Amino acid sequence: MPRGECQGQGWWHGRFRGCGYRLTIGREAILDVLSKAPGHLSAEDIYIKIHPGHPNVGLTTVYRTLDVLSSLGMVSKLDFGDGRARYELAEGPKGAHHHHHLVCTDCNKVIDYTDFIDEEVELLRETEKGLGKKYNFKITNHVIQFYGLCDKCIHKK
Amino acid sequence: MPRGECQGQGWWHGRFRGCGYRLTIGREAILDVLSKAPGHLSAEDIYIKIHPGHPNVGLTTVYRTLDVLSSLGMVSKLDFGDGRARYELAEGPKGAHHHHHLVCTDCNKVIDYTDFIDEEVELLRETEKGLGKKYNFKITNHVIQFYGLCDKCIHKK
DNA sequence: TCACTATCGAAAATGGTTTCCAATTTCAAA
DNA sequence: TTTGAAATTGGAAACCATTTTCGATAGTGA
Ligand SMILES: [Zn+2]
Ligand SMILES: [Zn+2]
Ligand SMILES: [Zn+2]
Ligand SMILES: [Zn+2]
Repeated sequence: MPRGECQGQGWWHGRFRGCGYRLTIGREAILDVLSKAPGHLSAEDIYIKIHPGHPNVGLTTVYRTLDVLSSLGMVSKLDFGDGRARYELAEGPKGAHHHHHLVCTDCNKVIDYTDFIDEEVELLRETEKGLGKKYNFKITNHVIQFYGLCDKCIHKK
Repeated sequence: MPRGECQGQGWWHGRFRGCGYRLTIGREAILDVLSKAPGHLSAEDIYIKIHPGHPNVGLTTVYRTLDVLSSLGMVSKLDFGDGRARYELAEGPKGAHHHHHLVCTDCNKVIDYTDFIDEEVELLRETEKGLGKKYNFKITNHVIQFYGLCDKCIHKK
């Protein structure tokens, strides 16, 4: 099967092999960290977490693997605007852990929230419906992030 | 008046002076470009646009000025995840240039859409209000992106 | 075994942004 | 005017996350 045309369902081993990729030690370690560590990890975060147990996995491999995982739709690459990308396991909009982000532009604190208010749910539903129809898109996912000042940072200065 | 404590209303000259900043030629040129050029400009875009008329305004000054403008709330710093920040005059979510993204995960086509129906704007406003209250956030910006398959890619395979 | 890839890590390169610094400009007070 | 502290400047250098390069290694199927 040619690369890049594998967007189907499945999990780790099968998902990799079926797409022509090999599930190597390093890649497995990276997936392991992503699945266990909470929150949003940078490439370097992952590298540092892996290093004690796998000192021969380089930062380059972390970047490359995250790229592959991202293209397979297994991880989401997030951008909180602080100049370094964060990664988290993707579970899709209907997955149990789907959440949106609230990011403080001052201290970079990130809040994951899952308890969407009615307006937000309706906003998503209506927008997806309208956009899908207008642009002939089959919408499968979304990223929603609000930026602003957190509790503490509002009262600074 | 000490710096950094001026978030009040006003426009260019008064706004600057009142905050202890000086409205210099370079700064005025930058504001001028921002107010005339459509869309989102990178620091370098601005530098290049200004250079013919103001060859003595350096890229560093552009960055510094954008920083000041940003801290005064006069421009929004946007992050589209391509590694370079974009800037636009702050006009709030209702501003003329604000848009969201519709991204095809198969061919990477990106549609900028700005045609929010009033209802969507309203729901977004309500959502921001609700989130702001719930998490004590002062929300100033947002990134909303929908992913899916475009017209052509739906019918492939 | 034998090619053919995929994958690897280290080092170097990249490129947007920030920092540093010495020179210049501004502007209110003297 | 004159003056001096503070603000501002441009260019160079530094910074730093990420990407590219490259030669070596390991898995794969025949
Ligand atoms: Zn969602
Ligand atoms: Zn904060
Ligand atoms: Zn998250
Ligand atoms: Zn918007």
